[in-house]
Amino acid sequence: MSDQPQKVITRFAPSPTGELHIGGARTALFAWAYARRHGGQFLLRFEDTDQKRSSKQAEQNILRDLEWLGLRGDNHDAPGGIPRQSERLDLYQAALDRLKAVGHTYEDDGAVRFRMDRDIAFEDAVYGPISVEAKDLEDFVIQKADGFPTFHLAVVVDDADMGVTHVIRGQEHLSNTTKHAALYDALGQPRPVWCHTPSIMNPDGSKMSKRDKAKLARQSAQNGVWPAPSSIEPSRYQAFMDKGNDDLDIATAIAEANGLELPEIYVDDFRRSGYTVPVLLNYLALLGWNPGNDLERFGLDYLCEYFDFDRIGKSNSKFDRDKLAAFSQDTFLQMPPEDWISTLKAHFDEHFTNYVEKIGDGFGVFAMAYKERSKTLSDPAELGKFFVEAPTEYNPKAVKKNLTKNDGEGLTSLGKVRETLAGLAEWKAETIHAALDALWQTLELKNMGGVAQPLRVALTGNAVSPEIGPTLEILDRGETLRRIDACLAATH
RNA sequence: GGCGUCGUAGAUCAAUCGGCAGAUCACCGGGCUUUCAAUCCGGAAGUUGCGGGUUCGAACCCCGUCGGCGUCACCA
Repeated sequence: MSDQPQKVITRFAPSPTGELHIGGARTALFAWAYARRHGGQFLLRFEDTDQKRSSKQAEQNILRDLEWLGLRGDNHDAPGGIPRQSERLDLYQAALDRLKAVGHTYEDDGAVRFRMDRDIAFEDAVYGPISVEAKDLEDFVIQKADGFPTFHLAVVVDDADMGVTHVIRGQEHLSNTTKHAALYDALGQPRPVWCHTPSIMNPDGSKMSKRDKAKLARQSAQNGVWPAPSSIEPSRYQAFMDKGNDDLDIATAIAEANGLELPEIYVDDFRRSGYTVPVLLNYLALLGWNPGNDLERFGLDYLCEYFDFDRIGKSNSKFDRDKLAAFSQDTFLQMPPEDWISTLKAHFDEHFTNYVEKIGDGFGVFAMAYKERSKTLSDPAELGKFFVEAPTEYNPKAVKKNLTKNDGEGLTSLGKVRETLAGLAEWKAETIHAALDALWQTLELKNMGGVAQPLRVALTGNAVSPEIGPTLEILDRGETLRRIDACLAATH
C-alpha cells in the first residue's frame, strides 16, 4: 500500500426503468459533489440487468435530466459511451468463474447462489459500524436462470472494475451491503467506502413514489365521480380504478382532463412546474445534509467546497414543498429583472406558447408584474390567466363589494373609468396610471381603490391583479374596453 | 415476524467534549399599500417519542419500551 491518497471515484448507477426520481437526483448530487470536492471523478453507469423493465428511452430521459441539473458524468463522452451492464456480461462471467473456482457458489434451480457463511462487518460513512452474524445472513443469487447476473454481482464487479472508491446510494441498500462486502472479499478486491443516504419521504411519512400520482388521480376521480378520459380504453381505466395497475398514462390523462395537479416526483415534474436548477439543487443538498451552521442558501460552489459524509443525517427527510417554494420565490425576488424576464420567457416558450403569442411585446411587463408573486415559473400562467382569457363569470363577492354595493357606486365609477380610458391619447402604463389617479380624486373617492377595484373585477372576474397600469397596457385598449362593457352589461 | 436503522417546534435541520435547546420554512398579530403579493415590526410555537438508570449536570452515555423507515426476490 502506498501512502499516496487514492483518487476519489464516485458513481451514479440508475436502472433505466423510468424517469429520474428526485431522490435519485439527490444521490447523484452528493456523489457528484464529493468527487468535485476531492478533485476526483464522477462516473455514470446504467444497471439494466433487468431486461424486462429497462429501456433505452428511460436511459435518454435520465441523461437529459442529469444534464439539465448540470450533473454531468465524467465518462459521459467516453469512447464506448456510458457503460451498460447488459454489455459487460463477460466481466460478470469471469467473476462468476473465479467464485466458482474457490468454492463459494452452488447451483439452485438453474440459478447460481453465493454462500454466506461468515459474519460480516463493515463501516458505513453515515451509519457507522454495521455487523451482522452469519446466522442472520442468507445465501443469495448472483446469477439468474436467464444467465444474467443479479444486481449484487454486477454492482460489485462493475464498481471494482471502474475503480469506484466511494459508493454513495440510498439507505435501502444498507442491508444489501453485507452481500457486497462478502463479494468484494471473495473476489480479492479492496472494499470501497460505503455511504448510505437517508430516504426522502412524503409529508405523511410514506415513501415518495410514482404511485403517489396514481393514488391521487384515483382518489380524485372517485371523489369527484369524474368520467373516464376518452383517450383511455375503458377496460384499462377500470383496471386502474380497481387498483389493478398504477399506470402513469392513465393518471396523467385523468389529471389533464380534470385540471388536477399531480404531485411532483420526478426531476422532470419539477422542471415542468417551473423550478430552476439552482433552487432545486440547493433544496436537495439540504435534504439530509447541512453545512453545520445556520446557512441554508448556497450554490454548487459552496457545496463542492464543504460537502462531506460526516454531516449527512441518519433520519429520513420529508420533502417540504412549501420550503422549496419559498426558496424558489426568494431567488426570483433577488434576480435582476432582465434575468427574470429571460428565464420566464424560456419557460413560457416551452410550456405556455399561447401566452407568448397573446401577450407579444408586453411580455417584459407581464413578467415584471409577477416577479414578486411567483413561486415557480409556471405561477404567472395561473395568476395571469385573465390576460389570455376574458372572464366567463364574475365572483359574486367581488361584484358585491366593488360594483353593486351602495347603489352601484362601483358601477358608476367603472363607467367613468371607461370614458377616461377611451379618451387617452397614449396607451402606456404610466399614462394610464396617471389618468386613473386623477380620476378618483375628481370623483372624490376615498382612494385609488375606488376606480382600480371595479376595473379589476371587470378585467379578471375577481378583485386581484398586478398593478393596474401595466395590467391594462398588456391587455391593450380594445380588450380592456370590451371587458368593461361586458362587465357592465352582465352586472347591471 | 427476524435482522438493521432512526426518533429535537407542524416541516427541514443545528446544538460534533455531557454544560443557557437555536435557525429557516410554515403559522398568528400589526404597519405600509389601489387588490394580491413583496416588505417592515412583533408573536406563538419544545416534557428533545415514552419510562427508568448513571452524573453536580443528559437531546447527547446505559437499560427498557413505543413508533417510523429499510430489508428479508432468480427487482434494482
